[in-house]
This record gives sequence, structure tokens and C-alpha cells, in this order.
Amino acid sequence: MDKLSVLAARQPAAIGRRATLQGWIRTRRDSKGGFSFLELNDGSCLANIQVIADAKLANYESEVKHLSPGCSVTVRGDVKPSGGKEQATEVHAAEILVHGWADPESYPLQKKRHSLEKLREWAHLRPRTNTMGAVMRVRNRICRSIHDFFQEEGFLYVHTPIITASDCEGAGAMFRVTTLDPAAPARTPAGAVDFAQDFFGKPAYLTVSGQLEGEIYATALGKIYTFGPTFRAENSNTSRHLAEFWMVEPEAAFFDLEDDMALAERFLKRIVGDVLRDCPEDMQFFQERIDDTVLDALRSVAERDFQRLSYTEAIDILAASGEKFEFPVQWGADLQAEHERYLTEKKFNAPVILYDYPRAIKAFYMRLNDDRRTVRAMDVLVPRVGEIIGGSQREERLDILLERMHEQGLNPDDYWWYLDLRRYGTVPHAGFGLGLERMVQFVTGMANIRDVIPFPRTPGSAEF
RNA sequence: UCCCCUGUAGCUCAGUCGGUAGAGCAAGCGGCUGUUAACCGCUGGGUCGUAGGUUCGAGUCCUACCGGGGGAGCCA
Repeated sequence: MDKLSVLAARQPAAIGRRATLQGWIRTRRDSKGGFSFLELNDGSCLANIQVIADAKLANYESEVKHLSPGCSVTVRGDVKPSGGKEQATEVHAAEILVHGWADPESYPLQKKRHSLEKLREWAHLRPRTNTMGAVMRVRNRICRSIHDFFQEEGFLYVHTPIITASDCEGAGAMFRVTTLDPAAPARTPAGAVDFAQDFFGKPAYLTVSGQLEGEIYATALGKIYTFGPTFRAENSNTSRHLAEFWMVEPEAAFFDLEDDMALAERFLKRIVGDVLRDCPEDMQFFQERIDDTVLDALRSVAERDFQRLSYTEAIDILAASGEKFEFPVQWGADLQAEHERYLTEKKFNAPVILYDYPRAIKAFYMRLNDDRRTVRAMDVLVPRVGEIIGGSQREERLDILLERMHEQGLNPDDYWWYLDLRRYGTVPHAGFGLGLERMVQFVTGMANIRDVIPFPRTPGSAEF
């Protein structure tokens, strides 16, 4: 007998088939006529399949009547047209095998809405909810689009290291990786911790970005992308930050900033288009239950050109806006969240790409413009989430790169291999980083980043 | 890390001026000719986050700590 997913069994084409379905009970309703309706879910789609469990089943009184949310079952039966309005098909069970019970007195997920905050405390059970199921299916679709997009664009998937021995990536606080005994680490004669005796013979950390290593491969193989876990030890407590998250970082030789911005726009449009086409049921759920603006926001991303503005133009618009901002609008200062929000949510109500930022507020590797005041950086900002992509054209000129490193107090010796890329066959190149979870947030409308990753890691929280 | 809010039944919450704990949902039992957040009735369910303090008396007031949330900064 064929195994059918709930997704397949719900299609009218499945009518007439005798099949096996396996999954978890969501609810049981007992009918007046002496039989029961079971809602079975197996994660293949948001919806459940309705199972008709007749009283004639051998275990009807002993087991079926006691099924409750969370119980796992195998159902063998016939797919038939449903008499009810809510679904096209239903399964008339010939046999129901109970694999595991879920004591309703103690099982937390009863047939009732739970807050997302409470569900975080049950991260081992929350994938069984409609919301987390939908989030994970959309997250999966996004990940697939990421690979599809870059592969079709001719980018090579490169695995940059998770452990890095250079503390010079410059993108924020890092988690140390060590095998030294924290209670009694090896010491130098002077009393300092002796990392020469540590596993790697020097201090090591979890990566905060694969960019610098990505540049190594881009300047040999042309177009590459990385996609993997990334770690930031910042004490950030917001709905948009995680200590462990997934980042996509394309890097392309012979790309300038224009190419980079165009790539970012095509990339986001592709993801959004794929989700709208392939996840209509889940997206309808988000629209109805999570955020009733999310479908409009996605369609506008898919259909409309992104607004491109230089940093200087953005400052002018903000200064002329008449808005009362908590932080002053001033050329040379970084834009505050409230400024970005004004641009994306009020002024344009669409994604905005800002570029050519002041050199003093951006990283050393971003290419200096001829005005010598700005660098070829770009951020893609979207409504509600804010910065979703940060990127730049990289500085390929050795002398200027050295100048920028000195200006920011960095020791060129620590970057000898990065500088070699400019010493030997240097090329213009550019790239960006996309935070996967922020993209999932934007696409689903979920307000908190902790609800779009299976097991969120945040300061003080690494349960599960 | 800073500011603000919050912690009462399995879940969501109410609890007045400080006076001895309440509802809805869920659960258990019973009823109901195909139900769809099923419906109706009954029943059980509490160390009020933790530790101190004020008071004759604290869920309620004060202090500290812990957890959760929102905002800010950092960034993806």
C-alpha cells in the first residue's frame, strides 16, 4: 500500500486511492453518530487531513476515543471526497495504529493558541505548531532559492572556515575556541595565558564572517558564495540579533558596486518570487495570523525597482523630512534605526539601497571613492527588519588599503595573506552578506528573529 | 550593556483601598444523527518567579536577584 503525505492526500487527485498516512494527531472531534474525526498532520503542509475513524474499528473504544493532540499514528484507509466544506478529501480509516501517546494532562501543546514567547520555552515541541511548521517550510524554500540563484548565476559554493585564528575580521566580538583548561590555563613566564600551548598554537575564534576567505577564492575562481553559520558574541538583546545565525556571502571578481547592488536586488527578488509561487498556503497563514501587510510587502519587492540613494542624498532627504528624530541627522554619522525606518517605511515604503558611506564609519576593506570622503559601501534596508544586506566593493589598491588599515589602527602584518591578494594579480571585486534569519523574518512577517530559527542562541540562552 | 514593561491554574489573563484566590480556554467525566477554534452540563486543578523587608495581616507596598517582552546601541 502506498504511503501518502498529508499534502498528497489532500489533493483531489488522490481520491480513490488506498493509502497509508503517518503523522501526529492535532485534534479529535467525536461525532454524534458514534464515530470520530481525527485531524492528522505530518509537516508536509500546513493543513491537516481529516480522518474518519468509525466505531467499527477494533481499537475504537480502547484507543481511538482516547487520541489527543500529539499522539503519533499510522492510518491505513481510503481517500474519499469529503462531505465537509473545509477540505476536498478525507481518509476513511480501515486501521489505526497508535505509535505513541501524548498524555493530555502533561503535554503542553493542547488545542489552543500559545504565545510565541511561551513556545520558545518548548523549542523541542514548537515545530509541531502551525506557525513554526510554516516558518520552517518557508525557511527551507528560501535556502533552496539561495543555492538555485547563485548556482544559476555561475557562482561556486565555497566552504569558508567556521574556526578562524585571525581575530582581525573586524565585524564584532568573537567567541573564543580553546582546549585550555579554564580553571588552570597554561601560563607564560610573565603570567599571561599562553595560547602558544592552545590547540591551534594561537588564539582561535568562531567566525564572524567568511568574507576575507571568500575574497581569496573569488580572486581565483571568479564568482563564489558562502552559506553557513556565523557567530557574534555581542551582548545584543533585540528582535533582530542572534549570537549564532546563518549568513550568505557572495563575492565576485570584476564586480563593481553597481554590479553588486544589481546582484543583491536580483537575489532578493528571486527569493521572494520563489516563496510567493511555491508557498502560497504558508504565506496565506502569515498574512492572516501574523502580519496582514506581509503579502503586499513581498509583492512590492518582487515587482518594483529598489530605491537607490547615496548616503549623502539620504541625509538630505532626512534633513528635509520635517520629522522629529531622537538622534540628529548629520553628514558623517551613521544612520540610526529611526532614520532607516523613515526611509523604508514612510518615505518609500519599499526596499532602499543606500551607498557611498563616509569612510570614517565603514570597514577598512571598502573601496575609497575619488572624493576620498566616501567608500563604496552599500546597505539594503527593508521595511520592519531594517538592514538585511550589507556589502561593498573591496579596496583592490594595495597602497590605499594600507592607508585605510593604518587609519583604523590595524596591523598589516596580521593581514599578510589578505594583502597578498592585492600584491599579486589584484582585481576589482565586490560582495555582500545577507542574514538568512532576517530574510526569513521579512518574508514571513515574524516579529522576533528567535522564532525563525530552530534553536535560537542569544545572551544567556542556549537551551536545547 | 542602558531605559521601560512584565512574572497569579497546563495556557491566556482578572484580582479594587493591603483583609485569606477568580474567569475563559485546555484537561477528566457525561450528553449530543458529519464535525471544522465543534457544542451543552458537571468535576478536578494554585508554595501568586525567588529571597528578604514593612505590617496585626502582602498576590497587592519596598529592596535585591532570576526569567520573559518592548525599545536603544552593535550589526546580518
